[in-house]
Amino acid sequence: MRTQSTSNETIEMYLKTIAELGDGGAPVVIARLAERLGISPVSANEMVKRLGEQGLVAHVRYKGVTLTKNGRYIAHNVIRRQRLWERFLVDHLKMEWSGVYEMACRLEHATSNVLAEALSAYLGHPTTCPHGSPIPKSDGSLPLVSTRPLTALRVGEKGCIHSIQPTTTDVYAYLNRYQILPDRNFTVSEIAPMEGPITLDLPSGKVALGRSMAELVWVNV
Amino acid sequence: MRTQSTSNETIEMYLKTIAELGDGGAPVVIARLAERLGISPVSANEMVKRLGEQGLVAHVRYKGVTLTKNGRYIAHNVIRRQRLWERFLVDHLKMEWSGVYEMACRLEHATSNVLAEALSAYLGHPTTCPHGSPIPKSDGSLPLVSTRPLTALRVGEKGCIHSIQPTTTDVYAYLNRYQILPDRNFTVSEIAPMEGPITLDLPSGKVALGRSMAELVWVNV
DNA sequence: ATTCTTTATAAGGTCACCCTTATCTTTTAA
DNA sequence: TTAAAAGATAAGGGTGACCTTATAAAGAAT
Ligand SMILES: [Mn+2]
Ligand SMILES: [Mn+2]
Ligand SMILES: [Mn+2]
Ligand SMILES: [Mn+2]
Repeated sequence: MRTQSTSNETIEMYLKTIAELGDGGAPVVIARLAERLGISPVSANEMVKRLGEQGLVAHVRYKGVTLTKNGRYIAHNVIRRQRLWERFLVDHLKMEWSGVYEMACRLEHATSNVLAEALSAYLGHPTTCPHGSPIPKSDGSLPLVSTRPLTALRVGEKGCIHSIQPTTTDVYAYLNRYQILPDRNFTVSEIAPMEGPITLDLPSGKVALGRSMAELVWVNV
Repeated sequence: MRTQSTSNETIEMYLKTIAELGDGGAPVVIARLAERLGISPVSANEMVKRLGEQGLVAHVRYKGVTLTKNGRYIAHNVIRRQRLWERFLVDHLKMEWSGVYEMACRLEHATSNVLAEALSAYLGHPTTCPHGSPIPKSDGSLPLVSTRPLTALRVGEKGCIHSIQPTTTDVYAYLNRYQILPDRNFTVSEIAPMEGPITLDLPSGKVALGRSMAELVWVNV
């Protein structure tokens, strides 16, 4: 009989992903979760059931999965570790901004509490990750930022990029290439009809973003 | 049908352990391997078979397992990553010397080549870990150090501690408490009969070590 | 040479986590 | 209001990595 505990990494990735997709506690439909994790909806469904039995999530049919208090605590700790590592990788190791999410996504599961705290201290207790997102505190609290996706703006509005939501390395690389980065100011210069691209006026020039990519860019007006 | 590849962590730990136990390429009997990994010999046997099919190890009945060229390359890279992380944890994060082996043993599997090289550069390309062992180069080469276990010395001999072989946190903590650390000079002041303890004369005082612990302490005379 | 010990392996399981296909159930949009 | 789309789940599988309990084979010690 197998005596080892169930894989931490799997559980942590499910919880973190639920937290990321249901920002602020909105229910996440299993299909979205499966999509993001790159597994079949059936498998995700099974796993959600297991997580439910462990008291980490609650699932309401056709509404979605939400984190329990306990589940959210774990999720936020994972996010904390990831974002601390991202800071280290970017600030100290000078690694590619576009690649650190994935790298930190591996390190986050191999990081104990003691290590996370030492790392945080080493970094000077940073409050945001290189993508602009807040770093949860060690008690699991995460400040709710009031910011909107780029898709919510109208032509002519000026704003400042707050953060880039979690995505894949190639998307990060694209955004980086066109300097769509936290703290950059911009003006919305055009919004094409038929769900067409949104054109931004940045110091570095004009850039057109498709709607789904624009959804990842959170801004302050 | 499951499409994912077999867990990297498991493979890496098997290969690393074989490298550690069969220092310099000596065959490692499956029972020893199982013991160190904390699993049953039967399970280790099955896994060795799988590793053999993947061309990473060769097993000769009743003689032991050896790493293939490919297997050794992976093992040395894992060891490299672990020892680099150990340096970071001790030198930068100021973590407990006795605990870093275990911490780094988790990080080592979550570390890509790119990350390892960046880390090495950040640390100034160190050549030894905090336990005194050499750090393999990125090409997988590992200098064969000519040093002996403490158990090979005779009463009255003077020496210098070269390194502490991989062991558990509690053993590291014990050695640390009595200042049995790399680069410390000592004299063998007594060797009790009947496989009894070996007493060392250190700057910090006299310490008695059991034979199995003394086996872990490698020294230069 | 025989016995004891060590090592290896065959046989039969368990469990987590993934898969596909088929069948509901609910929501949504025409 | 009804059909289509989206979401959930039942049924049946697979694999890796572990387990225990035998049994076989080799090496060591008497
Ligand atoms: Mn991750
Ligand atoms: Mn980030
Ligand atoms: Mn390890
Ligand atoms: Mn070390």
